[in-house]
Amino acid sequence: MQVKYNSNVLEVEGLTNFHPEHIFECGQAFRWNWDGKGYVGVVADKVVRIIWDGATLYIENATLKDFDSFWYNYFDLQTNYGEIIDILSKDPVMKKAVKYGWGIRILNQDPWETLISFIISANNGIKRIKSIIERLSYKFGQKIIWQDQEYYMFPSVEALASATEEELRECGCGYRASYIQRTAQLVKEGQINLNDLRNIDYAKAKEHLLKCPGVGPKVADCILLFSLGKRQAFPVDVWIKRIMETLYYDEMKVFKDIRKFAENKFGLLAGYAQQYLFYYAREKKIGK
DNA sequence: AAACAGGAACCAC
DNA sequence: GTGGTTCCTGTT
Repeated sequence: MQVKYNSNVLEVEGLTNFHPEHIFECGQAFRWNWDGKGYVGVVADKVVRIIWDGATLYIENATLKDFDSFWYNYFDLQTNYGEIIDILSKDPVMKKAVKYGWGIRILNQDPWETLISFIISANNGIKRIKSIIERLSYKFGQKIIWQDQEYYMFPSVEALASATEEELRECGCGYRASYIQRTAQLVKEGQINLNDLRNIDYAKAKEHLLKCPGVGPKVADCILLFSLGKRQAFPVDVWIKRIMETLYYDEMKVFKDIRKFAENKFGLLAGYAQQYLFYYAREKKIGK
């Protein structure tokens, strides 16, 4: 891998198993949008555009320092996906899913943003999740100007903790408004320390997350997988349930059984397997 | 325009 | 601990 810098654009060459469309469209992140040239996203306090021409990754509006301190980890570039794919592909079903979703990477996102985003995701589709997050950011986040356009950062803990339920409902959160408000309050008061969760094991970290209103087993697994580096997490939603029933067993009655099955079959790689399966299920509209 | 989609909370048992 | 019902809003 080779990294160059040219007038506020990073150029990264020599990446393998990297495909932005599959990375951004597999349900793990909600603030990346295709604008005709590339994927534009608000990440932390920056707006960047990601362009991929098949050989070089361009990150517009980033420096070499940003790459080392942030983007390298964000795109999970330290992880050898070739090795993971080889192991998963021993399973014939996974072999198909991996082939289909090649280039997926599990992003290492901000735990706070991920926590709130996946509380919103409960009982919701991706399109609506995205629009709610945009409205929240517009209303409670800081404005950023980039290339003469306005963008809004994801709201801070303080901003959402002091928001009223009514204001949150106005953003389309529905009954999740009180969950968001109360969870923000817990984080603000330090009753849950998100950054500490990185350093404790999967099961313990999950226990902590489950104390947040609006966080159940599936949402907790998403937060663990997408922002806390717990790659054994296997979030089970209806899509995963459908595809597992279609591809593996006809009768997996309850979500818990599916999680168990994945734990046994994929072990510490369960989270990677989940992403390939999710993408495969959505694109193939399995069970619909 | 009624039905549907989508996880967690909550209340029985 | 399991099973059934309810919560909200955009889409069909």
